[in-house]
Amino acid sequence: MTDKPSRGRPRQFSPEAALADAAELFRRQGYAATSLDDLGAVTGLKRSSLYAAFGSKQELYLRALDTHAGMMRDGLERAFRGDDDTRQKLSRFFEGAVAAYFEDESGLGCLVLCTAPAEAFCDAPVRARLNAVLTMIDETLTAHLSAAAGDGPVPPGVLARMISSLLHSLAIRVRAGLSREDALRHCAEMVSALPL
Amino acid sequence: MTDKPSRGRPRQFSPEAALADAAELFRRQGYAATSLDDLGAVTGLKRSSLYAAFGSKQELYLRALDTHAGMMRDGLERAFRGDDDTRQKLSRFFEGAVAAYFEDESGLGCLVLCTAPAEAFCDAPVRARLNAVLTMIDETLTAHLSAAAGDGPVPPGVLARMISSLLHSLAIRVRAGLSREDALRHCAEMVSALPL
DNA sequence: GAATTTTTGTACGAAATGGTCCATAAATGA
DNA sequence: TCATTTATGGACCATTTCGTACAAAAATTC
Repeated sequence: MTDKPSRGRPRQFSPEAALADAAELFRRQGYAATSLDDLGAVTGLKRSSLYAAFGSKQELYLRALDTHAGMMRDGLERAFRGDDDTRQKLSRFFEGAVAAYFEDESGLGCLVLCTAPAEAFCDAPVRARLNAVLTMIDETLTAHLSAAAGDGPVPPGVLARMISSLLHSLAIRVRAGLSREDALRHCAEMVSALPL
Repeated sequence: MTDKPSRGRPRQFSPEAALADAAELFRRQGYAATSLDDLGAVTGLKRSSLYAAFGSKQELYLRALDTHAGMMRDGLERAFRGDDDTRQKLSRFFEGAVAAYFEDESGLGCLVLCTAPAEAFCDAPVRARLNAVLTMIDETLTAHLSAAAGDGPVPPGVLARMISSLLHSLAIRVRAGLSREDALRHCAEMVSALPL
């Protein structure tokens, strides 16, 4: 992946850092409302560098989505590591989500869940990414719930989709202005009400 | 509300129809990606008429959100009319949602839930509308669940937020490409798994 | 029928859009 | 040191953006 072009002037900026900055701006403004000038300003890069590193505004956004998908997967795995109660794992998971959604003191929500849907209908690659993230969450949750036994009344797959639905909703609720405290309380109530 | 200016040339188009057309386009493309030219093309109106009838692109979008909010409220009330089982009412409600999300043969999802979040962070009026819709759904559901007795283990308010979360998620899932059949099956499974 | 009031269509304008090109600068390997 | 290779910065371009201004048209009331 990481090319090693031993010849020529090396790149003077970190593509990862630039991608992170761009992703943050996309998360705030959405895809369509973010211009290349905005992206240049926030990354400190001229359009030419930005364009050379990533192919286009759309490709940059797609890479931001992919990066975020990886972070979400990591967060899921981290929450489910350990050998405690399933409800405890879920509490950790949602607390981590709240923390991620509240970077920067104000409720931002999720790049994927809050900005990709707007573009998804007319933009097939975005739709594919969105779908990939949704199924990734569903399947990861299903795997963990199946592993942790399950004498509950609800099949793991169904339960998994219910839990991920709570996550989707949380992202939107935070985006709508729900405070961090209310979000944490809401998550606690949801976790305790879940028919595990 | 409906002014009756008895003098002067009467308006030659239906603002309601134009608003509906505009809302449909906003639902497909999102707010930022939709231009005034697009709106003019889909409504058949010149920019001038459009601008005179509604104040600006933003105001038009806000009115579309408000109209949609009313439709959602109506759908909720319609599903809960009748004296059958709560689970039956919820089935009706979600079936109505699926029908609304699948106008035009392809999964469109919800104007409010799928396009407003993208703008909500940087656009306070949009955020306020989004928040109003979310609390309207929560509170309407809470009222109906409280009325229909409740010897279940979960308080009505908590249950209501869980159910509305399923709706939020459904909108996103449809937008991501979930088929109508899978959406209906998913909803049925969610309704039957709910800890009523 | 005439005056009035409002809509309508077109044209206009300044700004911003995504994307490209090219001369310059810079760092490498030989 | 020198040639090569690449990144960089800025200019550039055609298109599109949202919003406005204005003359012509149309329908109402008196």
